[in-house]
Amino acid sequence: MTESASSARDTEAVSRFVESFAAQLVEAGMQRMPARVFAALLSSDEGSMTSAELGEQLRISPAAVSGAVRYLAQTHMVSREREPGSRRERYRVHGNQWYEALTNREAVIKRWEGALREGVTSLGADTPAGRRMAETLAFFEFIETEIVEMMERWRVHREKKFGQE
Amino acid sequence: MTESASSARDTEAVSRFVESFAAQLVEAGMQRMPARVFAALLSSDEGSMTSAELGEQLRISPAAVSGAVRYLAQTHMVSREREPGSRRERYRVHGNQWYEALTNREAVIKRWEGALREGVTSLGADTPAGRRMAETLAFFEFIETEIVEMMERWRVHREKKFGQE
DNA sequence: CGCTTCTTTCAGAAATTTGTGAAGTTAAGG
DNA sequence: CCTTAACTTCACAAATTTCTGAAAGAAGCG
Repeated sequence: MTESASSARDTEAVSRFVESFAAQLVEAGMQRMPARVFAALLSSDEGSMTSAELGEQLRISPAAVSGAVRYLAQTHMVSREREPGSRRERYRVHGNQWYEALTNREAVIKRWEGALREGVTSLGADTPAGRRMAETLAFFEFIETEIVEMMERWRVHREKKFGQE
Repeated sequence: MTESASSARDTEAVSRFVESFAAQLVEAGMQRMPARVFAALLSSDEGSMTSAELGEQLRISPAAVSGAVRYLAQTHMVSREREPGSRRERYRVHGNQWYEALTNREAVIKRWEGALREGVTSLGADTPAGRRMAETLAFFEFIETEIVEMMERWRVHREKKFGQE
């Protein structure tokens, strides 16, 4: 109707999607700015944007981009790369691996297990509460190995469906 | 050393555990009060406490207990039961099933899938970004069935290890 | 080397979230 | 019915979080 080629992205629609996807991430516990930045990167065709581009699309300050990106890099959701011949930086989503990071809660699970072990001791292994903790601990240990296997199955499944890219 | 019978709970140690476990829950995204209340319930021998007991142990107002419990009940982490012959209410953790609720992110996953489907449309199924969304969507669909199967395996595993209770 | 362009850090204003006291509501038990 | 024990709701004060502008810090390029 209005725009020219079909290849021109509907900026409005894309932005709506970015915000609604970011909202999901926020609801799942991610901070707002990291969520918005991540959603923007994910919906860019190149899978990467510069700081300036992010600031413009999301209407946020360079400082906000910087903070968000630091968080995302720390959690391995995004990587930073230097644009050759420029002092610009590009932030990139690791194609298909970002959701692996999402399930890669190894460190998180380990901490839970630590807390639970401490719980079994504090409460006494022979008490009802202690037994409840022990069982929960066993659950997390179970989950831990299951997730690894699940991700292996996913990679097989994915390759079949999408090719090895 | 100090206390009498070995059955007397070390209040100090239990409280430390409650707070440290609650801190993990908070880090995982749960609000502070629900996290503390839940941790307290989980480490009680009966697996249940009254509003007054919770308020006393955690040093919080009845209003705070009320708010926390409402949240926990909504998310099926805790159930409320009326104490017969009293107008007290008891809040109870569903023994071994609370962590099932934890993985029962059915609704959450569905919402993600909805957002992603919208994304494929907004971005265009034939664009690089659209394909990235489609693949992510496939991942969530995969996860969804995997989790169900995983929990079935857990129940078998658990019964072997702890008996059917 | 110094200019210029980009990124980061930091203090603080603004917005949001959190927990409380107090008032309101419900229901048991006389 | 009235009293009273318990839970809930609500408005607000306090604490926390979030984002910005401004200044400082790097790094390419002449």
